[in-house]
Amino acid sequence: MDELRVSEVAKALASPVRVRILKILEGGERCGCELVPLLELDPSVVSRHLAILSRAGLVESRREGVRIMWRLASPEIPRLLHCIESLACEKQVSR
Amino acid sequence: MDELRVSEVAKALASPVRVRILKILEGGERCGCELVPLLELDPSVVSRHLAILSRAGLVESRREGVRIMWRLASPEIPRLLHCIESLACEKQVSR
DNA sequence: GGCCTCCTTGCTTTGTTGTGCAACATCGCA
DNA sequence: TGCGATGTTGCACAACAAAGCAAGGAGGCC
Repeated sequence: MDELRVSEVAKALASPVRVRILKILEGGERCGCELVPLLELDPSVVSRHLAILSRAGLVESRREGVRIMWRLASPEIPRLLHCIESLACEKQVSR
Repeated sequence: MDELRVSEVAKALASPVRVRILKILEGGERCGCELVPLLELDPSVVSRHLAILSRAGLVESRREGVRIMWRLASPEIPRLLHCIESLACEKQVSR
């Protein structure tokens, strides 16, 4: 019954942009306006990706004046990414 | 650069049906014709889901007569699923 | 060979996702 | 109060993904 919840977290990870955001946040808290130039995307797009990560429970935010600071929602996340990554490399597929 | 590979594995996990298939395969090898009634889906649909999991390197198959037997491609997969699952529950979101 | 079972592939339909632009809300500052 | 910086949301469009049906390939058995 919680295949659904698993798949929803996976959906949040199913975009290279969002994975990249998580990796950036591994390096510590960042505000949206720092992410925009790093990702080279429209602010609205970045905002939407962050909203998706947030709904999935992978990131959290706090306001600091005009800016909104984003951080990983759990210290487990780097481990999870690494876990997927090593699986992805181990099973590198020739398509 | 391997945000892409991570996101591709995540894409494979981004469907409840495919997560369910992986969980079934945790219990051991199964052939497609066993999965069809368990999943209550058209054989063609099951076949496609298996192909996606296979391309992502999450499952492997071998032919046994008419049947094709499917198994998890790595013993790490149950751990990965559990990892996502606990994160998903920990961060249960009220939407 | 003919036939059955199992599986895959092509096609179509339907729904979801990602993107950019424009408009708007929020906050801080002068 | 007005303005600039930062984020979010509505809309439109393109791209992609999931499903079922129909047709076809592959293996085993008579």
